[in-house]
Amino acid sequence: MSKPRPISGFPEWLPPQRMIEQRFLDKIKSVFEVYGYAPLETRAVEPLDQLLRKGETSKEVYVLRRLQEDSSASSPDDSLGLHFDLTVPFARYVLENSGKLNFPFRRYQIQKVWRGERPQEGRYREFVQCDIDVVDRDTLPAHYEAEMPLVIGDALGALPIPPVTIQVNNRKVCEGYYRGLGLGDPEAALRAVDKLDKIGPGRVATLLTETAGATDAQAKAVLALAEISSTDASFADSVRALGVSDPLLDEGLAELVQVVETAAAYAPGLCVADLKIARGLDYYTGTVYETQLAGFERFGSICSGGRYDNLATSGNERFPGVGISIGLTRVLGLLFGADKLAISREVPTCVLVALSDEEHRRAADDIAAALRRRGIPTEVSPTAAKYGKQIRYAERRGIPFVWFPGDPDSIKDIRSGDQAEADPATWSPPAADLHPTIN
RNA sequence: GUGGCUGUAGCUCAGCUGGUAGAGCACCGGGUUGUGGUCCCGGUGGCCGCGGGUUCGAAUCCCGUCAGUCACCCCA
Repeated sequence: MSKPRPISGFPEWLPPQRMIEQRFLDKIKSVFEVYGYAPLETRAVEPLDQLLRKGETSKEVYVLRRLQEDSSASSPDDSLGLHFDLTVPFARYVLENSGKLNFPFRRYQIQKVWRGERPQEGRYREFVQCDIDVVDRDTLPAHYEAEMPLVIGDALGALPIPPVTIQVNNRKVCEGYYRGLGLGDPEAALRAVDKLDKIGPGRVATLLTETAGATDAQAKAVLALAEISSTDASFADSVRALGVSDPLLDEGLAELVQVVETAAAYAPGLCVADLKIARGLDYYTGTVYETQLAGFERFGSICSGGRYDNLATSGNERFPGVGISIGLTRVLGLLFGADKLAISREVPTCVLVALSDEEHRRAADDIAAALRRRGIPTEVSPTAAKYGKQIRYAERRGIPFVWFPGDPDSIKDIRSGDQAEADPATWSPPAADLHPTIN
């Protein structure tokens, strides 16, 4: 049997990294809850036709089947696929449970998702998304679109990561503008504009004429819009100065102004209106969000979302929503890769109780139990090796304290070498040492 | 899914035009007979990603495959 090997795109962290991930998850969850989002988890699979209902994502969906399946029995329609995001399953869940939910419904959902795409740094086939959404019945007030960045700003701002910038745009602005321009294929135009940073205005203009059926003048006008960006409401004036008019454009501008002004009021510097942001997913109908992590811009957005008006609809029931999702695995993968995240020890243990000989293991266990009762993470030395080796056992793992049973007991801080008498019923470590700390 | 680059010890890397492997760090042991980290001495450890092929002989050449990475696609 040869040595097991990793599976491409399915990352597995070491314990220190997992501890960091768990801290992040705890923090994100608490911020989501402080905004009143309710926890939710949906199953990992959805019927394939549900997953493929929107967009051409078919080839990236992992299909589930039993090893001993009668291939003739199941049609493609009722086979199951692993969800590739949390928005589509959530829309399904809302429709299924609409009678039991109170609207507007605010929920957060932190789960793994799967996409069968070619992995590379910061891009995985299995990764964790931390998602918030608000849906309402029939109509969804636009102020929720302004709330999303605030939640994310608080959540990401509370983590020990580089600063982030949330870029916002509104599909109505682009579509209204394109319509006012008389452009043939708005979808294709959006896709072309989305590449502006990567391939530059010249090649975007070419793409626009080739794929979106734009004239040279239209391409120029589309680029003029895409190049507008501001951290305050002034982008709206810049757009109006382009002289294109359309009711949808005005509606979009008003909504985008509200998002940017709200952000500027509560989280200065967090948001920037950036009219080239398009987002690939075609179910977005209003505000769209992307997020850049300072220093890691080339790896793409770490947190994206938008407003969708038609995702959760069934018959004449309609649940428009807005949501945004943190790509936690990407954030971690990038920061781990750049050595920007470290934790003070590789185990939770704060105290190692040394063992003089196996006859005294019971006494050492008693000490450990007393410390644990007071919430101090403690383990007893695995063997009664020489004390030097026991200290080294702690040192290798970053455990800060070694407890020496005796008469009296003593506790040694192996970083400073300080050693003092201690009583397991009363001794406590400095608060900063009780649990591993990040960075 | 398409294409490019890379793959030698736990880590970072040597190994000329093919002659069955080396360094530093890490790890283990001893010096230091039960309180580590320095220093000295010694040692373990690699089917050279994996599988085929060419060859008397392959880490080295060829093909495939897996993994990492980059570009495209798309996206967290």
